[in-house]
Amino acid sequence: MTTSDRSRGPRGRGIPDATVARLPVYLRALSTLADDGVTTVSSEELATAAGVNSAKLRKDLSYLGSYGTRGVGYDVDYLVYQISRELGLTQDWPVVIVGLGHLGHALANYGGFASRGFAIRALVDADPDLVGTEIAGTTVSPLADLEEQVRQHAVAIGVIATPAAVAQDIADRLVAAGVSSILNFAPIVLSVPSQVEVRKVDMSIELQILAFHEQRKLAPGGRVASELARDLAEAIGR
Amino acid sequence: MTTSDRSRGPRGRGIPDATVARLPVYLRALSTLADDGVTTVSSEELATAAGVNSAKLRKDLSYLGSYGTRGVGYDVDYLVYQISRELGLTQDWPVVIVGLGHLGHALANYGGFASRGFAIRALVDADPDLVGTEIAGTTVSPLADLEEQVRQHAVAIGVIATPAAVAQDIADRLVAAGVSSILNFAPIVLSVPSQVEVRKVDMSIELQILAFHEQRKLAPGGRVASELARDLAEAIGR
DNA sequence: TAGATTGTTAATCGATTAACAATC
DNA sequence: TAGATTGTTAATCGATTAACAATC
Repeated sequence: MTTSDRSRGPRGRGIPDATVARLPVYLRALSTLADDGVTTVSSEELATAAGVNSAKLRKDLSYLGSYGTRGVGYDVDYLVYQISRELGLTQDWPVVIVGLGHLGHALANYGGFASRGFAIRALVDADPDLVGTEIAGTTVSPLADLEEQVRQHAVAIGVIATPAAVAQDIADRLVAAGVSSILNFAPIVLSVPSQVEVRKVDMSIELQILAFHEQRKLAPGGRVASELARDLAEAIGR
Repeated sequence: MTTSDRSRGPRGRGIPDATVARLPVYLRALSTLADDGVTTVSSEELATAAGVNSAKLRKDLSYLGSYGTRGVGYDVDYLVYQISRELGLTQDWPVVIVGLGHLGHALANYGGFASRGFAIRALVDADPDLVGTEIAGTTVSPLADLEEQVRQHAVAIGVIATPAAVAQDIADRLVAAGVSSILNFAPIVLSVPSQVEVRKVDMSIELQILAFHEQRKLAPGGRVASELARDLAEAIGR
């Protein structure tokens, strides 16, 4: 992971990476509750909605401060605000999407971004047929204008939805233009300076992890034939 | 995480979740090396290509067995085979994709699936205009045929690329029809029986994690104004 | 043999969890 | 006050890492 450590601030405060990764999940569950008119929620209820256990939820929230009331629970709106503030979602983050194939299209049209403080300010693609067209209200710029678009809109977060072959080049250009966070959908390991944060979304990897567990389910005792064979080989001294 | 523990097999063997999640990354790096004609690789080289350190790589590989040669390194093809086998990629996994908006389209057309032993056998969508059309060589079936498609093709892995509002219903139907692994792109926490494995891909969550780190970079010493204010409030006794 | 590199050990670090005192 | 629920402690568990003996 390319994430910073937690030794920040006085008294060693700082939020663990595992906690940061769960805050958006809590935020979504809280938003749903708020939409349903719920004003107060217990750690038990919120944990269930978020798919974690309540001890973990309370520990996670304790890193942000003491925002609950003993015997009562948490005020939904107040907690939404505190988590949003901690995640930096009370300000707008200008985003550029590079690559507008089906995936880029899906990202550009995804409503979940705008509602969370992410503003898609620029779309960039290499295909002349796409340049000039409008996607979700934004005109597609040519690849040559990448740096200009980043600077003009003060883009901090770049999304790479290009083929793998050009992803590293795009990353280099994004970083050179001033982008310091990258969300990478291309199936390659990007090389970037250490101060640049990269997160990867890789559907193929997720499927392979599922296949591993799926395979385990097939054999009796959760063990596959190949594994039994290896044990046997070892038992007889290889 | 909805993953199984590692107490499998004799002598407590079993591969840690963190290792399983990295095996596909190693596999991809090895495939690239193989394509470049490289036949042998050291843990140091492979680790660099995969974006991890070599100690972690060697520890990870040691869970599979002793497939390297001291003083020499690892045979690329042999390691590709061993990792593929461990991940269950030496067999074909029939997949159904439910929901064929831009994202579903992107998934259906993604070449990275087929090349890794995943065979998209069925496409399902609720939109009558899409039903009957062909995407990446497969005809789209109506939602009503979901169960029939799953059974007919012996689908083990279901991909949900629908709007959040219907995702839980789709998950229920997939499970009832016999699917035991789900890759969920809808932004909700799915509720499924414990024997069903669910993995989630959530772009909005990834962006929010980036925003958190981005925000930290803005303030001097990595601390944002709101945090400084809280420290101050605590220092003076709240 | 000398040099190189694996596989494993052991120490450290970070995350999870149960339990319960604090307190509304 | 009595009941409920938080925030925190401490134990446990799992993951990472450096170091090096084993061995090609």
